[in-house]
Amino acid sequence: MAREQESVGALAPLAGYHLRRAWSAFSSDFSAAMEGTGLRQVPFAVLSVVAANPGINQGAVGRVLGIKRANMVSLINELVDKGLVDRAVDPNDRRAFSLKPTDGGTATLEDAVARIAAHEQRMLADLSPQEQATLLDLLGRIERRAPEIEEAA
Amino acid sequence: MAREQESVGALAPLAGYHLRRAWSAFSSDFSAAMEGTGLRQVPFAVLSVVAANPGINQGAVGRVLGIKRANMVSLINELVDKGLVDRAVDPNDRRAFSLKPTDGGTATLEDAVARIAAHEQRMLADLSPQEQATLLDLLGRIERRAPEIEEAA
DNA sequence: TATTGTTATACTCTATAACTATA
DNA sequence: TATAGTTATAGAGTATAACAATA
Repeated sequence: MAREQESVGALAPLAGYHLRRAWSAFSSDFSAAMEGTGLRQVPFAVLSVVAANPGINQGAVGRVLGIKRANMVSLINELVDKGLVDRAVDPNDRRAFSLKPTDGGTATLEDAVARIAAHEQRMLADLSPQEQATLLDLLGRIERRAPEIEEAA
Repeated sequence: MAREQESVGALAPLAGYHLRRAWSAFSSDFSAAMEGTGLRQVPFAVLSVVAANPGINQGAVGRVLGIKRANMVSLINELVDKGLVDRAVDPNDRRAFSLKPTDGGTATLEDAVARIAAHEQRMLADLSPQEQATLLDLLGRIERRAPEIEEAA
């Protein structure tokens, strides 16, 4: 007897539901792609932002990525402990740390970017380049509706 | 002095990154939309699947939604305790529970669906109906690349 | 032997509140 | 008074392993 196909009911037409499922699929394959590097999703994102903005401080990284200050602490500690990020007191503002990638961090980022390029190709294999561009455009227009991060007054 | 705009670096062209940010924006607004109902994202999804497939059991709900058996237990307990789902031993298979929505569960689901419709309209306000359909199509084609759930042998 | 549901447990991610040191 | 970073902590969400009852 053939397996009956269950319906997802009210979820079927919801963009939010499909966004979640698509993201979840990406997420699993991302982890597989990064296996052995010791870099997870969020630390990779932090390293990307630090590399693109040398001298940036923790709070700014958090605001760019939607991560709270309190949660940045252990993320940066982790990257510093792994020798991927250099943390130094900012001479212009001694409360803040100035962050920049180490040489090892730059190399690790390059390796990660190559792995992730392959991962993205896998996940988007059914979409034409035109459709991939459309997807980025549509997602970008949704993202802009996100609330700003950080403790509101 | 104008605030310098930080770059996200290597993240900028990644569909996975934008998927995550878009989902995150949806997620926050979903929580706000459901405020006061006591229904969160995953329990709502479970209730939707139970309502669409009366008599379904826990394991099947989990497989449809990508939730592990072990994690279904407290989800179903929660919905039963709230009086939204009815759980009875399946007479055809006494290992399994047959799940169906209570009258209260059906009413709660209807209320939730209305709130979520408004939430989706908010989040997709910048997209034409045509673009919304395109988004669902593209996400659906990504979702299909997700691995099947449950303890692989 | 396989499957349904269960318990116990652990790890990641995210959230809040209160603190310090500098500005 | 506001901001950068910190600590402690709590709640979701998700993962594994081992077990009982039933198929």
